[in-house]
Amino acid sequence: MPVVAEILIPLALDTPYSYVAPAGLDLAPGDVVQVPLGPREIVGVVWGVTETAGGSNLRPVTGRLPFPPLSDPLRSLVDWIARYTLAPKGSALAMVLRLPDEAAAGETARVAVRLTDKPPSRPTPARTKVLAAAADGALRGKSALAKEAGVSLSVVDGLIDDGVLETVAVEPEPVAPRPDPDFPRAPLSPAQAAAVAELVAPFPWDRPQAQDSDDLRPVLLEGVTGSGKTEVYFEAVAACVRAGRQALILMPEIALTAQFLDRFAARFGVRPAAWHSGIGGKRRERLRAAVAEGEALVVVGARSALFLPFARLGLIVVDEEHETAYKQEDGVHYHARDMAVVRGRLENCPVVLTSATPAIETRVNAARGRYRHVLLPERFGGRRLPDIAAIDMRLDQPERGRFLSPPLVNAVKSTLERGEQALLFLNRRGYAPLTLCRACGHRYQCKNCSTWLVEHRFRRALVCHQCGYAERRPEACTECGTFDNLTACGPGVERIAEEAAEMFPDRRIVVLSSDFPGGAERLRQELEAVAAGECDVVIGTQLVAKGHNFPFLTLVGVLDADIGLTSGDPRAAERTFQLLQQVTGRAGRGEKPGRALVQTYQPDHPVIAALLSGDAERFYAEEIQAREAAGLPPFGRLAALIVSASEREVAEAHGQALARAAEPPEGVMVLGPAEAPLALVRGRYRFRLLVKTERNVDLQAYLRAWIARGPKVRGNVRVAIDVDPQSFL
DNA sequence: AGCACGCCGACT
DNA sequence: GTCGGCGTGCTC
Repeated sequence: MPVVAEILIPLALDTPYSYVAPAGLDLAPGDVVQVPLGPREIVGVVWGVTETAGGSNLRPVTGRLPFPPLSDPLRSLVDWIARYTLAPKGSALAMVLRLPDEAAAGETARVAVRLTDKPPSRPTPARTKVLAAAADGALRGKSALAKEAGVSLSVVDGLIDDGVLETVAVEPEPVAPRPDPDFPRAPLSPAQAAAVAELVAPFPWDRPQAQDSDDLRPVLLEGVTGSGKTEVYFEAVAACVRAGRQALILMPEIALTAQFLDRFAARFGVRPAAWHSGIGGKRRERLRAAVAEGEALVVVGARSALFLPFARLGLIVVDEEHETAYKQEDGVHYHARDMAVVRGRLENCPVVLTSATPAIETRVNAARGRYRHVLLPERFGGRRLPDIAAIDMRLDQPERGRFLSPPLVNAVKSTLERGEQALLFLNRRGYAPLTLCRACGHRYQCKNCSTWLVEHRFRRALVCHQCGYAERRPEACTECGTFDNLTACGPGVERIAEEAAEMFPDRRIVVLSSDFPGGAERLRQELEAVAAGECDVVIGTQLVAKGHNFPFLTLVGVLDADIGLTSGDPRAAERTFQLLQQVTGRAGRGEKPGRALVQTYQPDHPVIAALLSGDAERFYAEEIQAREAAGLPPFGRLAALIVSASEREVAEAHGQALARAAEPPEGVMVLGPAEAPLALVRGRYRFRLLVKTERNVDLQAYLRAWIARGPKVRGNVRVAIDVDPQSFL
């Protein structure tokens, strides 16, 4: 009887397609195959195999491809994610597969050279330098040799043509050197050692049949900034590697720094294999293969690393688990931290979530015993957390048109006089968040989105922070024509830099924000320079709150702690608390103790009060209570239907029609589209219809039914579903 | 995701 | 009269 294979194809298709297996080709679920689809050939994965009498009308599978088959847990993950996120199964598969993209691109043949016996036919000064550098006869890369000799590559090439140097093909640099779990390391503090013991003891790597055991619960490893969480989970990684299993460390892309890779190298002797959006081409494929063969023992990666085909996954660490960067907001909408927990369950391996400021839902999971909770309550090395004090802006007003209050200015002054570093934190890029005309009151607004345009004085432009739309800052008001009468309202980091330059002349001041001139690479260099102490006053947005460690920083001034508290986002309080706790925690991580001053108009606000008292417990308890009362996550559930189209009118019309079709049942509330501001995202207009449900409502089923009732979704209009992080286990 | 088919405006 | 723009639908 003919064998029919169900093949899942990595396109936006929800069901596998059926093909016949040609005689002599044994197919099993997970096999990577090539199949015809319409006029072309495409890669797919066998999702099921049946023997039937029929199937003669089906097209045959072209053949099996030489890739390791997708494991059972990985296929289950695809099914699970598709079901949970309501994405087509094929789209979920695409995240796992992303096969030979442009495998040939980025392929740089590595060629080493060494001296032959032949003298150069025409010696030149540049050639002599190269010969001197290569005199020891060792193998060197072409560009390394050129650099060492201080000449350009063409000189080396010329010597190769001349026969003075010979080329030797070298093995490409290994993608995944073996970390040594027993590499000599700095001793742990007693608190760290205790946390390691508590963390690792229940992990059942040597008891592979310990299924469903309590020991496989995810663990929340919570410790204040500077408590040394990283060293603690490194020990879990070491134990995992010793047990012969692979470990995955997930981090927000921004935190994946050279500083971190070096810290890993200090513990394990080599840098870990790193997986992020920047790694491409051949190297990407080699690393994927090394992971699939179980050779790459430790991978550190951004969220997409979660879909790598590990052969023997033994541990997943999610660093900074509260980070919003773990949430993917286009294509398949998912939260990598939660999918890590799911993958851990499917792979039967432990998952460690670490944070100094855990997300509420993670706290709740820990409090209810779904997750284990390991605490690291003190800073490492006897260092103290910074003292935090408020500056009540109603009492200590800055001068007119200024934003730094006198007590903060004085604190910065004395910090600088002691030769220490100060950070002024303001979570607002640009010069001023609003521009208006003094004559007619016109406010400059984005023509695509419902947001004000932000003035960027350095670029002489008004910019939308939603969609990136920018226009030249006009000389005369575009509404009433009055010349030179526009006024900047409120501060951004650029404006603070201007003020700081006046207050602290002769000091080295740097502004760090995601739109740093010169791009991400220059920004990275600048961050390292700050860490090395090559700057006195740092003015930064939230980007300085994470990632880099600044050992000379002893004072953090928070300029407008109240930003974000009024945003209407149900997570505003939580987000603000996390951000402020992280940024104030930057102070005093080096030799000298630190302190933080927080400018606020509402010192009694629960978030600010909790920050000042250091009583995170109380904040979480109150916030959890408030959410329970409001039926918000993690007690109810929150999701959004995201409607998008390339034309504004189309998106709006479709969204309205969908909103009318909502018919929410008991326990479900649909908000919007009035509450859902329109935004232009990557060339498409989109808005969100927020859905709030009570506990125990089957959100997925409701959303499916809603979409089915609504207007037919046609090509240009797309509906995506964004199910928020939940305590779903 | 591609690719074809079909319906509308603007060119030799 | 045809060329070609994109919106729409289909691929086992």
